[in-house]
Amino acid sequence: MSSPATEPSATKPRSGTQGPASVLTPQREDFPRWYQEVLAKAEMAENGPVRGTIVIRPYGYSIWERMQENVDRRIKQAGASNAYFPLFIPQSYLQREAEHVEGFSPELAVVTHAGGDRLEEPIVVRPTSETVVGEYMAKWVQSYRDLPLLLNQWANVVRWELRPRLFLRTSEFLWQEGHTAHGTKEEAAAYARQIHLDVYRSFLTDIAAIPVLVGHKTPRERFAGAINTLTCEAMMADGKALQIATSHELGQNFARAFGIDFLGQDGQRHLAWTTSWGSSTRMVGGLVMAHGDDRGLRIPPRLAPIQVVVVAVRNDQAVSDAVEKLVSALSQSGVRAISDIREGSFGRRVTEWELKGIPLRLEIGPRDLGEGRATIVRRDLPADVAKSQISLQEIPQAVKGILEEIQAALYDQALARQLSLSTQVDSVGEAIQAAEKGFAYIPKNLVDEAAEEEMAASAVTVRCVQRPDGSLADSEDEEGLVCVVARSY
RNA sequence: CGGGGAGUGGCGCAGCGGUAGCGCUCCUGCUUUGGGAGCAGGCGGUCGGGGGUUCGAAUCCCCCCUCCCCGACCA
Repeated sequence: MSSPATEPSATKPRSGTQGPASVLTPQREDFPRWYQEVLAKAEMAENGPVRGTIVIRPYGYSIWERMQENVDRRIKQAGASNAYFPLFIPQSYLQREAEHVEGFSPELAVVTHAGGDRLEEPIVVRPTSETVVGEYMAKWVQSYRDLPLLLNQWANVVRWELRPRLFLRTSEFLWQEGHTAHGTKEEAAAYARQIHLDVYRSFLTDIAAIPVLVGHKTPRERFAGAINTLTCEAMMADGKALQIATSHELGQNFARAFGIDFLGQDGQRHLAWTTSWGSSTRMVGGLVMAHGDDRGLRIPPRLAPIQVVVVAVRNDQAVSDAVEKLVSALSQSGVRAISDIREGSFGRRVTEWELKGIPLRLEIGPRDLGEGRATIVRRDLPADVAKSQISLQEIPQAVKGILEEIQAALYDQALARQLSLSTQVDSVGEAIQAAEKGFAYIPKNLVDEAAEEEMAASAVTVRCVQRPDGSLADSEDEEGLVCVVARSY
């Protein structure tokens, strides 16, 4: 927060009939504050009673549900099946994989008492489920015929966070975690890659309209216990990076620790190769920070729980009837539309829909009605150019096309920003400098462990390693790769 | 855990020895409704907790708790 002298007029509505009232602290002024305010005012989420916990409100949850639905469908298309494993994990399981425990122990919540007594063996509240799943995979995998074993679960996990932020880092969060076992290293690697590209990248770009960088993590940034980690990184409106989804090759580390082995066609026992991959409610935070502007959220139409709101400008019977008629026509053509015929000032209601980021707003008042038209307002455009008129008859067929234009516009705007805040550099010092504003691209051969250390001292990290053309390398060891370096959430 | 702040109605704040106030929100009524409406009335707080000083504590002192910001870890 700033000094107490300059106090917030930010929450105070401005009167007058022109210019967008500033309902939020402008992003450029104080981005973290903008983020908190927009989540509160758009009724997305708030803090829970225990530090680091989150209460996801119905509107926020409806966005998460849309994400879940789409990601879940893609996961199933990739051949995995949903299952459910327990929240409570024996502490000894975690300890079986050395790097895994080491990585997670600082953030574990451990149950030491239950049923009124001290427990013989402490129980860990799952921070992730590789260990329990490994235990059961070992049981279920006997023969090469049992492979690949492709599992996914939707669950909550707990990682005790020192510096929580709504959606981005909370001590408890919701996610999807996939766990698979394969007969060969190549097959495991290919599957992790498939999930990464066909589920995560394609969901993020095609549905969430968030341009993402895909690449490998450096050993330093890898998942605890993995031999390779793939990441989707996106740039937020303030130029910082957010890791939105990751996919891991676990090699045979967990197979060895949990005895996941199988009898091959050759009659010999072989250790399986496993993968894991996840995406979480962090995506909601990423969506907010990638698309939001000074007037509030902007939800891309393909994802939006509400694509169109039809607002009655006046509380008037003829107008209300026209609004409802239009909403049902839209609904029938497969558009997610709602009406707003509430009492209360027009300005207030409109502001609420803008805060919530509804992609398209139709306004009908007596004047419009008299001329057989409606006012149409796009949320992706600046306020002064967002409005136009459209005849009532045209609306149902026109809307779908406009929604697709908005979808594309949001992606394009996010991509344009990412490109404008990205810099090619050829020294670590320049990379640190450039990361103040956005992403720095630096040849990988200039980034050794000492360089990573140096960058870390300035709160800058290698977000991912990729080919110069942005494509995903076959391996982290490929020649000529570049590191994308940035500050991150 | 180190370094800085702050805890007063739902939210944001003022008050800093004399018994709690403002703005927004909320409720009621009327007038309104084309970008967060106006007027009138009203609900709501044992001032984070505990101890102490004092005739008297939100205000001063001590202890504790919590939250926020900046650093080391993370989807």
